[in-house]
This record gives sequence, structure tokens and C-alpha cells, in this order.
Amino acid sequence: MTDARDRILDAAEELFAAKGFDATPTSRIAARAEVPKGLVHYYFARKVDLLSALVERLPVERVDRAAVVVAGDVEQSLCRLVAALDDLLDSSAVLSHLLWREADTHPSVRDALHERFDRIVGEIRGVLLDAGAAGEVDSAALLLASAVSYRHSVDRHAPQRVDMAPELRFLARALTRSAESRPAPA
Amino acid sequence: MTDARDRILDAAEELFAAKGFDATPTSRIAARAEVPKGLVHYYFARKVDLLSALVERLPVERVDRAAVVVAGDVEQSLCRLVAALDDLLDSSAVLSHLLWREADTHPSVRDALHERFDRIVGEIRGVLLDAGAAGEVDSAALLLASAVSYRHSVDRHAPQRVDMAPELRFLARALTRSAESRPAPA
Amino acid sequence: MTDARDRILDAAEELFAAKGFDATPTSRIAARAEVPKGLVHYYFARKVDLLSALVERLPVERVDRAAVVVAGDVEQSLCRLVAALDDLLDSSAVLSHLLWREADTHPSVRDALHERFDRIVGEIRGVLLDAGAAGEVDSAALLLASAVSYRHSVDRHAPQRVDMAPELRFLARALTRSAESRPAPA
Amino acid sequence: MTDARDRILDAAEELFAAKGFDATPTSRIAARAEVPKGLVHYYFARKVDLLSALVERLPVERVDRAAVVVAGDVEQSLCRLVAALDDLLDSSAVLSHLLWREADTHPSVRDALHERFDRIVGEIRGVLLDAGAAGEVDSAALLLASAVSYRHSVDRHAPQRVDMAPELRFLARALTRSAESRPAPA
DNA sequence: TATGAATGAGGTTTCATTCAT
DNA sequence: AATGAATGAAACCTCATTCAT
Repeated sequence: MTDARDRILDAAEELFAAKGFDATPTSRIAARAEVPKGLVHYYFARKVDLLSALVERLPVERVDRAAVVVAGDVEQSLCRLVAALDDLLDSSAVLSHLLWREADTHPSVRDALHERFDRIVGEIRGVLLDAGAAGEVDSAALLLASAVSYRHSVDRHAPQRVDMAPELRFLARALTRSAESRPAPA
Repeated sequence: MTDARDRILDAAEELFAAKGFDATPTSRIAARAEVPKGLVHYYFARKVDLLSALVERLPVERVDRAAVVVAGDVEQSLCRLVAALDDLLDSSAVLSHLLWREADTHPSVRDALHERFDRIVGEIRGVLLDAGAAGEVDSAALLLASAVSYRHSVDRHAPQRVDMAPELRFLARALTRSAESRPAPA
Repeated sequence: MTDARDRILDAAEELFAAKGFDATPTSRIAARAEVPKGLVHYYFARKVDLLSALVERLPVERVDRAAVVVAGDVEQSLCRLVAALDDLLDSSAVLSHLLWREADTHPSVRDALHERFDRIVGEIRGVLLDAGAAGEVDSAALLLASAVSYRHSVDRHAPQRVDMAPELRFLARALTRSAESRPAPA
Repeated sequence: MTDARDRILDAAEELFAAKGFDATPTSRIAARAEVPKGLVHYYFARKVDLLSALVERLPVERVDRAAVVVAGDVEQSLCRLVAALDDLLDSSAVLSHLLWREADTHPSVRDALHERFDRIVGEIRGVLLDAGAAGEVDSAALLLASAVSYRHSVDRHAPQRVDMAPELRFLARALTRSAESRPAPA
């Protein structure tokens, strides 16, 4: 039998994501984790402590840049990057789901969410630079991070993930051409 | 005295947005609306009916395109458009807030959210075309709609709204240059 | 069917007195009052509100002085007075019981208890004066009030109430003799 | 480090007195005693056993009669006696406090309380006789014991202890004069 | 001897919903 | 149409007690 505390967290993550924090009774968490009800409160005195523990468990999104960047090919690099980000975000999809819901009422959740967005912007920016993009890299990174984040929050409802290839090509061209036509701005 | 039914909806909108659907008792809605408790359930048999009624009340976002578009100046047009969208979304900010939270558990809310996103994409696309943009207008519209929506959902926590001027300039240039260099793709 | 709210208070009074405030679940109060559990909390939002309501119900002890005083006979007056006080206190015996237990944790209860003691001292003093006692009437009143209160709080456990006749005779003599021998002190 | 068992009892005494028996969790006793939670139940299998052990620890009130009695001066003897009793009762004030609260629900506590009252009556009686008082010594002892006990139970809430000098003088005079006028009754 | 993880019954309280008026 | 008293299921949480180590 795996560790009971972990099973409780797993169960909480799934149920919170599926139904929301308020709509999930701790008794159901216990049932899904197959532990007695009291054990949930033994490990997590208040229900909200489950949320905090879940946020602490959040993996730090880190892209393997060497495996993603295709030097000189911004479009291809972006395609691989988005695929990598999709994988990363999917691996904690239920938890992400939860974050979106509870960000307002729980400041620690909100902070974790902001940190993640900033991290994603940073990863995109790094890949763009490594791939040889020039021009308004920061603007492109922010736009793309918004789009990726948006897909993973709201568009999670979509039957299947929307393909972003056109947008990536657009961005790649913009960054390539802008580099050709004139020197990069500060 | 304004209509009791409307006052109930107003109260529900504020409280749902502030605390979430589950965390808002109907009794508190009645109290804020200054109506007797029974009246809430008289108009809205189930609590969830309040949510549906709120979604029905959602204004349809419609930009006054003539007032926004500056023919031939894509960047300026985008700046005005984003300002107009910000105003529109702010006017129903609390309700938007609510939609983000409850989209998962209530399909009608989710649908309303998707419709709104599609409407925003359409508005951006229309403005871009009217302003004379060429090239990958659809991609640009989707990216910008994502960024605008993102700011209004998640970034509502930000102390003050992030200025999007750099991103708008970036998009405008990309669309202008791409139009110069070659014909717009399908 | 008598008023449900009153039946709840009656049940609470009996159970609190018998087992103590903390040891009495509201569910048992509901059961004894033969009302659904929710009704208890409908009338008394918090359990402690039951205590407050009980204290509010406390009858004000008021002795019919004309029926008690035998002019010129202090001992006889005291005997009648103690009998009258015993009756008064017995009529709210369970509630008194409760007051002794909960005085520490609930200030409103403590205050009610003090007020009652002062009232009893006043009644004794009035009877003594009307009966023609002289001398240290205040001291005698305080001693007797202590003894009566003590019997009704702690000594409630005694199989049968201790007869106070000897003490009353002692007090009566002291007050009579002291009046004969010398003028009353300030 | 003092004995763990004693530290547990000390902690229980303070907490029971402050909050009451029912309102004090054993875990808080363990925390205040700075012992692991399991140790409390190791020494005291049931929570109620803590109460019994506390009653066993009660010091027997014993007045040093030689130091208190002023032969031939009943009033002065009473003053000294009351001061001595106050000291004795204050030394176990928290425990007394507890006894008053829990006397009803725990017979052993109730018995201990009665024994103590009888002991106090006995001490007062002894001092009165040694001081040369005559007359209704038993009645006076019971009245004074009631008053002293009352002060230490209910009046513990008073901001500062009430001075009993007038009452003591009253009793002393009554006992002195009654001795002069006629032989003591049975 | 000593520990603290584990248990589950039961506590107070909240609240959507019903219904008689 | 409008009201608010009444209901009871179920939520969170507490805590004495047990037990393996």
C-alpha cells in the first residue's frame, strides 16, 4: 500500500479539479483515497491545508531547451516548445484546473499561478533567443504564453486541443523578418 | 424601489464573483438584495437557476468598429480596439470573474464563455481587416484575443493592468510587413 | 402542542443542569424537546445562545415581604424568609445549578449570578429591618445570604436540605440583644 | 526536568480550571506539559482518571491553631483564622475552581468538596472554642464556613476579595455576649 | 517504558429547499 | 404573489482512545 498521505493528496487533486474545492467534501476525498475519514484531518488539519499541500507539490515547469531548440529555425523551435509545454502542463492538468478555480479565494494559489505564467514567458523567451529569433522577442513571448495558458485553462473544455501551427508560423515569420529588416530594439 | 428580481440578480452576481458560487448562501443573497429569503426561491427555484439567469443577462460584446478603426494604421486601430474591449469587459467584470470560476461545473456557463471568446476573435479580425492589415490576420486575432482574455481572467489580480502597447506594435508590424512582402495566405 | 421554542429552552435547561453545558449535545436537546435538530439552530444560531436565552428567562427573586415579616419577632421572620427563599430558588433550581457551573466561562451568566446574590442580600436586609432587628443588620444579611446560596449551589447534592433553624435563632438573638444593649453602630 | 506525570497533572489542573473539564482536550494537556500525547494516556488511561488523580492530590486544609488563636479575643482570633483559611484556599485556588465546576458530574469530586467544607467548619469551631467563645458556636461556625466558601467559589470573580471584618466583629460580639447572658445550649 | 500514527463516532453548524399561510 | 418558519442532510472538524513499535 502506497503512502496514505500521498493517496489523500492524489484523491484531493482529482476531486478538487473535477468538482471544485468547495463542492468536494473531505469525506469523499477519504473514500477515494480509501482511508478512514479521520486520517484526512490527521494529516491536514483544515481542508484548506490540502490546497496548500497541493500547491507545494506543483512541479516546476522546466523545458529541456537543448532538445527543443532547432538553431536557425524559429518556427520549428516554437512547434517543439509548444509541444513540450503542452506535455508539461498536461502532466499536472488536474492541478492546473484547480488553480484556475481557486486563485481568487486563496492567495497562495494565486501566487503560484502567477509564478508559473512568468516561468512560461521566460522559457519561451529563452527558446526564441537560442533559436536565433530577433526583434520583439518579449512581446512575442508574452503573446504566446497567453495563448498557451489560455488553452490550458479555459480551452480545457475543448473536445480536443486546438492546433496552434498557424499562430506559431506567424510569430516565427514576424520575428525572422523583423530581424532581417532592421536591428533588434533594446 | 427597483424590481426585486433584478436586485436579487445583482446581489447574486456580486456575491458569486466575490466568494464563488458554492461559498455564497442564498440567505446572504436575500440579505444583500434586501428581500425576504423566501422570495429568492420564489423567483429562482434552485440556486443554480440564479447562475443561468446571470448568464442570460450577459451583454453581447459589440465594438463600435467605425469609432475604432483608423484606416491604414493597424497599430493605432489595435490600440483603440484593446481600449474598447477593456471597457466592455470591465463593464461586466464581476460576472466574467464568476464565469471563469464556474465554467467547469456548469455547461451553460462554459458555453457562454466560449461564445464570448469567439466573438472577441471576430471583432479583432474585423478591425484588422478594416484597418488594412494583411497576412495572417486569423492567427494574430487569436493570439490577441488570448492575451486580452487572459488579462481579464487571471490577471485581474494584478495591481494594475499591464500595458499591451509593445505587443500591439509587434503585431501591427508583423501584419503590415507580411502584407508588403507577399499575398495573404488562405 | 406548546410553543416549540419554549420546549427547546425547557429541554436545554434540564439537560444543561443535569450534565453541564459542554457535555450536552444539541442533538439531545432536540430529541428531548421532540423537535427536529435543525429547529434548535433555527431559533438559537449558536449553542451558547441557548445559555443566554436561559439567563434572560431567569425570574427575578422577589419575596412577598408582608407575608413573611412578623413584626417584633426576628427569628420567626427569618424562618419564614428562608422558607420563601428556598421556594424561590427551588423553582429555578435546575437553572441555578447551571449558573454555578458555567459562570466562569460565560460572563453574562456570571453577572446574572452576582445580581441574584445582591438581590438576596437586599431581601434579607429588608426583612430584618421590617421585623424590628437592630444592630449589625448588614453583616447578618451577608452571612445568611452566603449560607442560603451555598446550600442551593453546592449543597444541592445533600440527600435532604439541612435545617437552618439553629443558625437563624443564633442570628435573631444576636440582632435582638445587640439592639437592647446599645444603639446601632453606623 | 521534573517528573512527567506531575507535569501532566499540573497542566491538567490549570487547563481544567481555566476552561472546564469537557472543554479541555487531552492533546492540549500534553502540549502544555511538554510531553508526547501518548504519554498522557499511558499514565491516565481515561481522561476522567486525570480528575481523580487531581482530587487525590488535594492538600488537607489544616490551620495552625496555636498561631491563630488569641485567647480571650474571639474577634481577633476570627480575623486571623479567616486570613489563614484564605491563604490555604488560595494555595489550591485553581483546583478549587475545578471542583466547583465538576462536582455534579463526578461523585468523587463532590465528596472531596463536602469533606473540605466539613473540615473548614471543624477548624472554625475549634478556633472559636479555643478563643473562649461560648454560646451557639456550631451555628456561627456553619455560617462563617458558608461565607468563606462562598467567597472562594463564586466570588472568585470579584476584582478583589471582599473584606469580612464587619461580619467577623458581628459574630464575635454575638458569641461573647451570648456566653455572658446564659449557659451554652446543647 | 514510551511514542505518535491512526481511527471513527459524534460534535456544532450551515443551508438549500419545502410549505402553510 | 410573497413570506419566513421549519426541516434534515451533510458539511467540517474535534478528540478520546487504541495499538504497533
